[in-house]
Amino acid sequence: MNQKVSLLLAEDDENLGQLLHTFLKTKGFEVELARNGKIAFEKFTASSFDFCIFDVMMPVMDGFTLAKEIREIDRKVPILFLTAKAMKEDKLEGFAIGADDYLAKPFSMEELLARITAILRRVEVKSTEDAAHLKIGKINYEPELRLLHLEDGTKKLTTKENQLLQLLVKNENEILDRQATLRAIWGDDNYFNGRSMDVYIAKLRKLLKEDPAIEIMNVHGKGFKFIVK
Amino acid sequence: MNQKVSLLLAEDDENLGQLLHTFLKTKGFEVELARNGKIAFEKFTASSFDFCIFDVMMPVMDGFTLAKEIREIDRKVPILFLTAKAMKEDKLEGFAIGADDYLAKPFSMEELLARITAILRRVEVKSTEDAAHLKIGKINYEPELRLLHLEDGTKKLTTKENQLLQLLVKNENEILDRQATLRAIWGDDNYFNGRSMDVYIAKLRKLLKEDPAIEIMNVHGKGFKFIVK
DNA sequence: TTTTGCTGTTAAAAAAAGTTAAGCCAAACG
DNA sequence: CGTTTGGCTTAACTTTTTTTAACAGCAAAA
Repeated sequence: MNQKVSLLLAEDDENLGQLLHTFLKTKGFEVELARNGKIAFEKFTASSFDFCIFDVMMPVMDGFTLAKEIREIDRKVPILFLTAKAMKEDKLEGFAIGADDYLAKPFSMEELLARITAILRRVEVKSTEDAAHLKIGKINYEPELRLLHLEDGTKKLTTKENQLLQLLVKNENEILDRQATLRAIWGDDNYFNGRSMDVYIAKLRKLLKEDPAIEIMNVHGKGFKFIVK
Repeated sequence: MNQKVSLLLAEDDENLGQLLHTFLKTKGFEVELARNGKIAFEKFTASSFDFCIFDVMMPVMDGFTLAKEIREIDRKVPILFLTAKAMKEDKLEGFAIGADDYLAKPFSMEELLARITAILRRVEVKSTEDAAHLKIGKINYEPELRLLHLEDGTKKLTTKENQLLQLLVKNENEILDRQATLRAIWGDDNYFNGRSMDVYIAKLRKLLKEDPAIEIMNVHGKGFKFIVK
């Protein structure tokens, strides 16, 4: 994930509010806490959010009213309701307003997180496609198509060659940890896979040597470092 | 909505199964009822669905295993679990598999409907793709009728050719897992079926080579990836 | 310096996949 | 009924990709 998901949390209970705030922040969300619906609405209009969690019963402005107001200006933002009353009519009203989920208290933090994640998975499809065209030194490289455009024609990389080169390029000028790479590509960092990786490093060096500015440097006992001078 | 939403319901309890079946049909869904996970999986591979509702505890194959199998060949289809046990770990396992919702028995029909609707609102933006007419690159493809419209006439695909092409197309730009595909189409991932599948991959490549933008790429040891450049 | 453990490199072996053709079986046809 | 046909599997052979082996070189530790 390139950017933190921003989350608007409306909850009047100080204790629960703080608890949720802290929990969700440790889970990597950018959380804004509002003590009632009115404040929440103001915060929403001031800067919009990726996700909403609203308590239903709140002073000044309740969660349903808040959600209705927000739905008028944002038809899409996911809304999850929290509520003490598990009453059927309430739930249905929540969904009718356009809720994505409805969680009855008491609930576990993990379940809340799981439900947020499930909804975001659906929404977050719009995320950026990773660049199809890269340039390393003078050489053009299309990781998606596993193509390396060399002076003497285009070389179609094998699965492993491509995975390794992608990791190296992505970590340009940084040490690519040996064990971590093995686990990422080979699934296991045993001795033989390590030797296999060394063989692939040799292959890549041979392929890339047409541009002398490119170097795959070994960092003894640590890993490899991809450098373009 | 021009086309009914097709729904796969896996539930071993005859009473509840029938009840849900009837209810959902009156609500305008096209419902297929399976009495256990194995039957459900077969139905899913035979003709795919827009939405899945699985009971967790079922004989022969439970809902989680079923969902895992389906997730391997369809990363997107929404899955909602029904369960008698409201245990936390179970819920989390369900969400981890890629569930969209998790509803504990007993539940009200209206709540189920509300939750299905809430999820479909997110998904259905792109569900136009189950149109009988697809376009892959320049080539027109009608999976329902098993027709591939090529420059030199229309080719009627065989059952296996069609099943495989459908899976490839549905998972465009993603790796279609070899074992999972074999289980989905051949029912068993033994060596010989694997060789059979390779023969079909060759056939499809030959058929599709009139559009050079189309590629069925092999990912060594993993599966195949369908790409349209 | 010597030893030990990593890494570089090339070649051989093994495993996976590509391709073509032959074999088998069931449904359709005469 | 025997024959043909179409669809699928199995076989055989080839090529590609990956792993393992073998040996040489080099860096860090002893």
